[in-house]
Amino acid sequence: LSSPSASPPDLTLPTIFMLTLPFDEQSSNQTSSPFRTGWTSNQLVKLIKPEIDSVQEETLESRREDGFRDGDVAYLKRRGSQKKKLSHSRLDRVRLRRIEANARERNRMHGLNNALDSLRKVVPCYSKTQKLSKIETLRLAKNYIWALSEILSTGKRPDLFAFVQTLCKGLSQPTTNLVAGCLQLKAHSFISEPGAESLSLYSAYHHHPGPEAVGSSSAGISRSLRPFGSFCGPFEFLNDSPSPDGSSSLDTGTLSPPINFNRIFSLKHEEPIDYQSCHYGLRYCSISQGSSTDLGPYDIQLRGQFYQMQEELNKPFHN
DNA sequence: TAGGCCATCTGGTCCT
DNA sequence: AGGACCAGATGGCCTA
Repeated sequence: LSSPSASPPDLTLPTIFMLTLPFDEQSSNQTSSPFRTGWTSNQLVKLIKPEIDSVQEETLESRREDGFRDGDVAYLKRRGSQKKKLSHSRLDRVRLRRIEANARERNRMHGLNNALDSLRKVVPCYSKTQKLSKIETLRLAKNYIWALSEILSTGKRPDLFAFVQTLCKGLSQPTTNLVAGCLQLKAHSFISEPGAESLSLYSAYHHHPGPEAVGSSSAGISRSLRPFGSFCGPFEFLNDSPSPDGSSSLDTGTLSPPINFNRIFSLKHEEPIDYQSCHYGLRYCSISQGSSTDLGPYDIQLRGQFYQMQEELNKPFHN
């Protein structure tokens, strides 16, 4: 193709390549380059194949004129090709649609990845250099939501160790180590008790006797490893509420947060809250004055405490 | 070198 | 007809 002597097919390749590249990455993104191996070995051949077919078509057509009849292998082959030839313009349209569909699919996946990047930034342990994998990001996000919901449900300062344990449920060992590592960066600011041992979260989580034991055994392990003594513990009720990993993984889980919106926001309200005002989740709930769904002072205070706690908990991770 | 992760292509299905 | 979504296939890159 790069040979100067090679005559370009009717469909100019540069045009096709430009179509297949994301609009904003047409010249810079190496991974989207049409010259990656997949393209040269597969797509390019496929793009050119119709041209080859066209040449074969002409050859077979001339052979037919030379006396090939129905039933001849060559003619059958020709008939097959003829079917394509009959819809040659349609074939071109199909090819073009396929190329456009590929571009759309690529953009769609880019959008999905962008959303995933956004998610990475709001879960603990965000790092530009060491990105969490997609699946680990989703798992961590699930655990994070669950853990924060637990905090909301109790309104108590959480046990940090249990908090991190909850975050690490179902995560791979490297990610667990990463989370623990993030924690230990500033562990001294949280672990006030002298002589606190290094966290062995993975072993704490991945060697306990199974999901059904999350309530008892896991919490037991948690207690046995806990460096905080009897310091508060919203996660104490791991004993009587399903853990984020009660289903063992994101893939199979039917997990829902441990409490619902009503329980969170109806402390002073008998009426359900306006869900629309929480369209983007807790972080983005607007507290609009004068609305019929105004939160009472207690709610605001609780929420303020929650944000404060959340901020504090996230410090070691986001740093 | 095997395995994990990822990007991309592709064909099928569903919906508008 | 065409777009969105999905899952399988494929190959590249990276790391233990």
